[in-house]
Amino acid sequence: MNRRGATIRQVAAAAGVSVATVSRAIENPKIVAPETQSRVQRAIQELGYVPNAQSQILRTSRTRLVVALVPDIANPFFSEVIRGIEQVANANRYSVLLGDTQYDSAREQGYISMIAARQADGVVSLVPRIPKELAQSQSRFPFVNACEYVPDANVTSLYVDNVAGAMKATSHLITLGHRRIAHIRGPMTSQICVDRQKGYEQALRRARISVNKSLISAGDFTVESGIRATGELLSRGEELTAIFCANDDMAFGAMQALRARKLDVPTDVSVVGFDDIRYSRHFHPALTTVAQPKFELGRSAMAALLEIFADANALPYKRVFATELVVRDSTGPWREIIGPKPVRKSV
Amino acid sequence: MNRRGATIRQVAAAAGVSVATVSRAIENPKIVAPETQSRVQRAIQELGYVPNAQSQILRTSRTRLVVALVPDIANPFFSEVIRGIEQVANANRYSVLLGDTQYDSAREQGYISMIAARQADGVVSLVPRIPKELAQSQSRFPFVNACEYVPDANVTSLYVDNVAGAMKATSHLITLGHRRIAHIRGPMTSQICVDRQKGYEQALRRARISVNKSLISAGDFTVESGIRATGELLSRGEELTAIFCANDDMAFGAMQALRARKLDVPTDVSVVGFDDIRYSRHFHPALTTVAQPKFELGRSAMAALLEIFADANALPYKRVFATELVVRDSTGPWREIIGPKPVRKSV
DNA sequence: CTGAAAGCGCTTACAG
DNA sequence: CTGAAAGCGCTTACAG
Repeated sequence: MNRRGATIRQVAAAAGVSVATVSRAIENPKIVAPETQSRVQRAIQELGYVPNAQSQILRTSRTRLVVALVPDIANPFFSEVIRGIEQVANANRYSVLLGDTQYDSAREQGYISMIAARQADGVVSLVPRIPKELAQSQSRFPFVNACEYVPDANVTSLYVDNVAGAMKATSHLITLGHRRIAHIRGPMTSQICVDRQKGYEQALRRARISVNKSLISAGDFTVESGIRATGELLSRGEELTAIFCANDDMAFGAMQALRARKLDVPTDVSVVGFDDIRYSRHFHPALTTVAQPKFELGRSAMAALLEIFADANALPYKRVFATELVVRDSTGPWREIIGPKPVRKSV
Repeated sequence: MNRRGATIRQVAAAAGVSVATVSRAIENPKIVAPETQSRVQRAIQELGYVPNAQSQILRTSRTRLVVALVPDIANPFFSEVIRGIEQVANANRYSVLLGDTQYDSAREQGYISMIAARQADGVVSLVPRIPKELAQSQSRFPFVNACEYVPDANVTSLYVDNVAGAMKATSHLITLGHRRIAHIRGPMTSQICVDRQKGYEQALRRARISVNKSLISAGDFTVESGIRATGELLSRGEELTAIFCANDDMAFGAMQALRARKLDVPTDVSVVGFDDIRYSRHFHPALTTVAQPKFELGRSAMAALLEIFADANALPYKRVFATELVVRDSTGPWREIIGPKPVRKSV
């Protein structure tokens, strides 16, 4: 039964009052007589009473629990966003339940169903997909999308201007004199990757450099995929002097693959990432990348969810944050090559 | 009230049976007549009924929620352990609530109190401290310590043989010919750091190299602290040709600090880490480190918690896993120096 | 300021 | 195989 802890009934008996009075003494101390209050407090102390949250929830139907849906908990990018979420959640007496979906929709669904079972009040999703439940208006629940977004979905979403961020990265390379700039993109199921590629192409066109599809290769956000994509790029025989990667992990992979082929970064090839995770500044060479306001994104997302809790009819909105290009050591000027071109068919 | 979803009562009415029958049809289908079963199922479908988890919990007093106490969610080492925890939790229909304590005991206490409020069934703690509640036998709750442990605590703990791991790392350096081996240790509030330092000293003594306290510097597990500690070490004017760091992040910091002083790794100084987080193989140079079975540690810890759920009187035990030295590119043979010693007072 | 009572939505002996 | 009823531990109108 109730192995640990006393119940409100026992406290009431010990204090010689009704359970109603105990409940009031805890929730709304001002409305009980001071003398009663102290009797109740003493009983609480003696019995080590802690209210059973489940019972409170059942009565009030608020779990004070929020689920954070994260595609990959092992990516430090998300850790920082989560920290932001936790900070404002805790400040508002909410706890966050972390769901690592590993980009798998079944695991995603498992966590979403906790909402249906009323085990959590709402969700902050960092995943590029909207749960189907949100489509049916009768089963709507408090939901906020952060970092990722779905273009036509009518849900509050907070993310960065990915097109502009990618343009900054690419323009930086162009300014350095690069013309043959490759792109390692992320999965196209993620709108932000579509946007980043768009920004890349836009910057190229603006500089009157034609977009060459052979200079674009696909990854899936992992370091390993960055290694593979770079290998592909090089084996296609296209010359390239710079690579813009859709995230930092893939940029690490690109640098590793380049190094394995005795190509120096940035002397032979410049590399730019996206996200600015905490290892980027420590890598060698330190990575030039497009920084997202990770912590702030998390904070704002949780704040948005809180707003929805406060007003279920609040209108969904999109909030777009700016990025910042952080120039470090992985990018350098394009240099006139004496002798062989930096990268050729048979590297 | 109950904005979303139907209640068991509505399902019962729709199916023309009692709520008891609906409950049975869901929990234990075999004991209801097939025809009744299908009527109930149809009603459930039509109403989109999902049982209210809170009510079930209140009745059964099992939340099917477990809290994982993590000191620093942004450290990829923990991400992998968490993955292991989540995997076996989910396989057993448990969800995990992630508590990022940031090495802060107040935040730790906040999550522990969820247990007292019966909002979770137990905790897997990755933190080097035992909650005070566990001392008082009356308020004991299911608790497992993983990765870290407290020597005299009578709680089930799963961790790696840190002394042996540190000895492997240090002996590896000794075998390469190094004699002046420094150590960057972690916080002494963590027993595993005490153990790692012990292993370092033991390996030294075994090789008849005396332990020199000036070759030991303190960090706090962060990359930044690794940079600082290395700076200190170098400014002390002690010669050194290798550094064993108590974790990978500090090793990254050490490499960065060395590089900033134009010291090559491993030509001038060899560096070894501990943990083998997923970035270690991708760093340049790839880090030699002591690998922990992170995923397995998480899996086993959750399994241990499940055992405690099954039998509250199960006896606590300690389970120690082996480590594996992974030799990569950050360590190399000590070389006879022509001219100046590798590191001198005034570098 | 306080108490008796209803009820949140389930599960589960107890009868039949 | 099924139903009526108690009860998990709270909160909160409703009276007084």
